[in-house]
Amino acid sequence: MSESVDRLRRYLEDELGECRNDDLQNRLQELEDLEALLSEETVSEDVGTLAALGNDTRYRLVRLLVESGEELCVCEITPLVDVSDSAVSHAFARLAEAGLVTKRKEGRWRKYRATRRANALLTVLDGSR
Amino acid sequence: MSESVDRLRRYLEDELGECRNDDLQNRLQELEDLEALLSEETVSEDVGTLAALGNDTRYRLVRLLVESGEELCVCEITPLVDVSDSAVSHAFARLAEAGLVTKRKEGRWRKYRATRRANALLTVLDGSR
DNA sequence: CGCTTATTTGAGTGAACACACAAGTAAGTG
DNA sequence: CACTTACTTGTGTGTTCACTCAAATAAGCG
Repeated sequence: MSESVDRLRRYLEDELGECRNDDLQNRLQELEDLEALLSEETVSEDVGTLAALGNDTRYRLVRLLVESGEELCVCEITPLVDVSDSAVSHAFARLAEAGLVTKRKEGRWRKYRATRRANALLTVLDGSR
Repeated sequence: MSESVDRLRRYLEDELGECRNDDLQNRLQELEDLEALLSEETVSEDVGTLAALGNDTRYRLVRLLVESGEELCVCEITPLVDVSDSAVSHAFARLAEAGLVTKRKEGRWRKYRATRRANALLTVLDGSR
């Protein structure tokens, strides 16, 4: 730790031409404030969401739901991705857990729909490419 | 494959009360069109981006850069995450590869900055929580 | 009820990951 | 030009994944 503070001091000396102890303390405080913005809960929720979408199969499922703009039956989606029924089911379970899709039972059929969050994410991916 | 078409036919019979062959062909075409929107390249680029951000360490690095709004030196960021220098370096390499950060050398220091895409993604995560 | 079908759940397994440690590179310094 | 410093790169390794197959659940039907 104090080793990394040494490195930071040398960096500030480079940047400022000199480096009083005040400068170092200031920068340390600024960086600490920055870190404080990262709440443990936010991080794990966001990372969970991103990791859920960051897989070929799951991304495709969500993309299909978003493009269709409606609820789709598992039986309609499965033929569009190249994995087993079981894999599709596992994938949807994880997506639901991450809040990217919602599930509804209708008789013997199960239907999934993309959430607002899923729509927002794909939209921003499209828009920043 | 024809097995899943059978399932789809039964589904449509449920939905429509009946199901002529035309209905089935129509729906099959609609679903095929939906699938066609998924270009192989788009999928792998987006999935790469999402998977890169979907890791605790890498997410934190990007979040710090985005919050700071400026270029930061590796030496400033490393003390804020709880892994080795080496891990930070590996993480930045992957983020750069995914187009989420850019790198600049300045003498013996290396500085990273979040890209527009990184900013957009974190913004939408914040806004859809 | 017993049978079929739609989907889920529970292993098991090969592959991909994330990180630490050690060695390498490149810039700056005396 | 040796020496330090600021990273980066290569490699080994325990861990997490993603998927498949098999078994379980659950709804609809005769």
